[in-house]
Parts: sequence; C-alpha cells; structure tokens
Amino acid sequence: MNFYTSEPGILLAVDCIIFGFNGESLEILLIKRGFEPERNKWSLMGGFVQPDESPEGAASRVLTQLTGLEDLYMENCGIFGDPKRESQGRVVSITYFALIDTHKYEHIISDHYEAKWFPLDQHPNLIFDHEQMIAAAKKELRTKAALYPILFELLPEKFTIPQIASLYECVYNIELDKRNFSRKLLASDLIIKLKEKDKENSKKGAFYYRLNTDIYKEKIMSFLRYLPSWSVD
Amino acid sequence: MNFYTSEPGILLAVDCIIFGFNGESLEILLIKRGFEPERNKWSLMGGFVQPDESPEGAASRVLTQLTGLEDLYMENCGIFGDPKRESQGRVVSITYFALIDTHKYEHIISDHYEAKWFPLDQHPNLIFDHEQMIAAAKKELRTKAALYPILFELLPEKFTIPQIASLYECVYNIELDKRNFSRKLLASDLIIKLKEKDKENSKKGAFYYRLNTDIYKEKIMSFLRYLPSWSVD
DNA sequence: CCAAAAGTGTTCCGTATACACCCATGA
DNA sequence: TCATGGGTGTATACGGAACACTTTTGG
Repeated sequence: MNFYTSEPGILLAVDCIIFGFNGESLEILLIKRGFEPERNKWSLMGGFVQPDESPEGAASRVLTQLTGLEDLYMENCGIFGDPKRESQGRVVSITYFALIDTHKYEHIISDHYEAKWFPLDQHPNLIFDHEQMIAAAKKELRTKAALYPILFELLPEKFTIPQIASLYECVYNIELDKRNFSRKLLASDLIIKLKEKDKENSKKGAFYYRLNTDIYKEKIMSFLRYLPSWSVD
Repeated sequence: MNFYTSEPGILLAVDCIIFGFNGESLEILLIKRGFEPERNKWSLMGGFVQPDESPEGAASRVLTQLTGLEDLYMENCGIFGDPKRESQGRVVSITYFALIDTHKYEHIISDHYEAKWFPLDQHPNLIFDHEQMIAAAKKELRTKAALYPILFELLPEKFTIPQIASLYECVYNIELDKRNFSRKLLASDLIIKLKEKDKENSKKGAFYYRLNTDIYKEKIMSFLRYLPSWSVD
C-alpha cells in the first residue's frame, strides 16, 4: 500500500564513474550503451534503481555486472536531476565514483558489455550530462583523497612508494618531491615494508609495500596535509 | 514520451536539516507533520520532487515555504534509499542541510506549519530515519566547515569575533583559544571591522565585523587549519 | 665507471599553539 | 578600583618544503 498515490513517479537511476590507474595516467571505464535511447554511444555504466534495492545497492550491482568484482570502493559524488537532462523521460541520476585496481579487472571478461578504459582527459564524447558527472566525480575524488588515503584502492596489493607518488601526481596534476612524500607516508604507519623489490622501473629497485589495513580502516587521516594548498578544489 | 516504461516508479523526496545558531547552542528547525502517515509527529521539513524541478529545486522550494527566506545556503548531505525506510511506500529521500540566521527567521510567520527550534542535542523523537539524516548532516557540516567558512551563514550581517568563536565551539564541541582564533580570522581578510561595538556581552565591548563577501565567495579557504586535528570527523 | 632512480640527513621557515600581559569599562 | 571579557605581543615547537648527499645496480 502506498500513501502517496497522488505524487509523481520519477525514475531513479545510478551512474558509475569508474577510476583506474595504469601506472602512468588516470583512466575511466566507459561502455558502449546497449539500449535506446542513445544506443551505441559511449556512456558511463549505469542502471535503474529497482524496487528492492537502495541506490548504493544499485550502484554496487551495476559495478559487479560490469567488472565481476565485488566490494569495490565506492562513494556518492553527485545528484543529477535537472528536469531536462534526458530528452526522453524524467530520470534523476545519482552518481557514484568507484576505484579499482586495473590489473584485477583485466582478468575479467564481461561479454555483455563493450567496455574500454580511456585516459581521463581523452575520452570520447558522452551522452546526456555524463561529462559533468565525471567532472564532479573528479573534484570529489580530489577532495576525498586529500583527506583520506583512498587512492590505495587504485593500486595492487603490493606497490612501491614511487608508484603511489606518481598516482598522487596524476590525480592532482602536480609534481611532488618524492623524497618528502616517501618520508611522510612512512611516518604515517599506513604502509608496511615487504622484503621484495620492484626492479622493473629502476636499477636500484624500490621496495614493495602493502597497506596496513588496520590503520587504513580505523584511522581517519589527513595524512596529506603535506600536499600544497591546491588540496581542496 | 518515455522510453523507460518498464522501469519501476520510485518516489523521490527531499528532507531539509535546517541549522540555526542562537548565540549559545546549535539548533535545528523541526515541524509537526501535517499529513499521513505519521501525522502530528515531529519531523524534518520535506517534500516530494515535482516533475518540473530538480532535487535542489525541491529543497529550495520547501525551505522557502517554511521560512519565507530565499537563497539560503544549502548543500546536499546524504541519500536515504533503503527499501524499507518508510513502511508505507517506496520513497528515496535526498537530504540537504541549510544554514540560516535565526534572527531573520523570527520575523517570518509561517502559519501553515507548526515549526519549532530545538537544541541539536535535545530534540524530540523523529519519524522514519530522520535521526540518521541529522547525524549525517552534522558530520557533513563539520567537514565542510573545517574547509570552507560556511558557518558565517548562521550569523547576522554584523557579528563579533567572540560570537564566531563560540559558534565554532558549538559545532565542534571543543574549546578554542579565542585570542588565537581572533588573530587567525583577522589575518584571513575574511572579515571587515566596523566602528560599532557590541556592549551587551562585556563591559569593554567587542567590535562588530561584517563578512568580506568578495573574499568569501571567491577564495576557497582552509582557514581553520588552526583548529585541532579533530577537524575531519 | 657512469647514469639514474631510490632513499637519508639536514636546514630553513611559516604557522599552530601557549600564555603573559595590556585595555576598556560597568558596577 | 576591581572583576571581566576583549585583544596584542612574544616565545616555542612542529611539520612542510627545499635540497645536498649517499646508496644501489644495470649497462
């Protein structure tokens, strides 16, 4: 029974901005839309919120459908509800950004979707207001990442400090002093040194580290105050 | 024409967490609900998103209906979409917190609603998940206010520095060194000294200031790094 | 041995923080 | 004149930032 029978039905959707990091640049995962309207155009992965699920649930479902991965890091980053945002119906879309380790995704083959990674700044034109959604997600990512160490979600289990540094450089489009960055990170107790070294990217080799998940989960860190003042916006 | 005829209709609502500051404590404005279900119980001010408006538009409309004020500072602070959050229908609610100068509101009489200010920590039981909405709004307010000088929206045009300090003390539930706070704020160029003094609260009197709106609007400030490390969460 | 990246030690400087002290005024 | 809150001056400490320098190793 519904008490609100006189109220208008508005369709509720979710769209996901899926960020990945390939070691060189930030990327987003886009799909060729498989249904009308706008079939065969590039767009964000999305879907409608079903009666038995919450918006987060819908986003999570949609992400798993596409990547085969569960429990991805995910966060609301906007609401797009302009009455005219879709020409063919009234849809309010809630956006979520997700962070995934590209290497995990490579092993998954999702035949149902034509999906492809694009460098964040060189992607094809997108439908509706998906461009703005990405812009908002990028901004939110920057803000969050300046306050919380979420960018680790973009890296493999084992990573080197130069890798993280280069990730931060991509996200904020700056150059970091790797020496100070390294020290700051180590002082945070957020990462644990492993015995192994990555020798692919340098002769000396950089030690691998793994995340100290206890600290990662519990501690809410503004560990990157070190970053210059661009940190917010 | 709607392409998505097979998709489920979910009702979309907004709820507003309206913060005010009376000089002593933070307050929220609640109303006695005038319709079923849950008629006559205390709740946040809310309403359904109409076909011709965005969620922000709906929140703004609802705020004006209640307070008579336009262009209030307003910000999205959550999405509540659990399928079972309302027993009597499927409603997803988007929440916005609003900041208003209590004194402005006092002059307005909105006969249509039974509304009342409550101290933030001593309000009556609320319907549905409105309690959680307030908790989320409070958290978001703290985070935002640590990065941006939004709390000025809670003060009158003319205010004294001790007033702002006490506002920050309320929001974060801490004690500040008013002397350092004052200096920091002045150094930010965010406020402009007036000739007049407030003699109500002390014998010496504290100078009134007004906001430097140019700086307020343009500069994105983390001017309260001065606050201890509780600032986020 | 040299180039190049990883990593350490050291210095400098701004700013958060603490707190002594002065100011203005009503009772 | 004294109690009270407003406000300034000054010392300290910590952490961001810059950078010289050492380490490691493949070519």
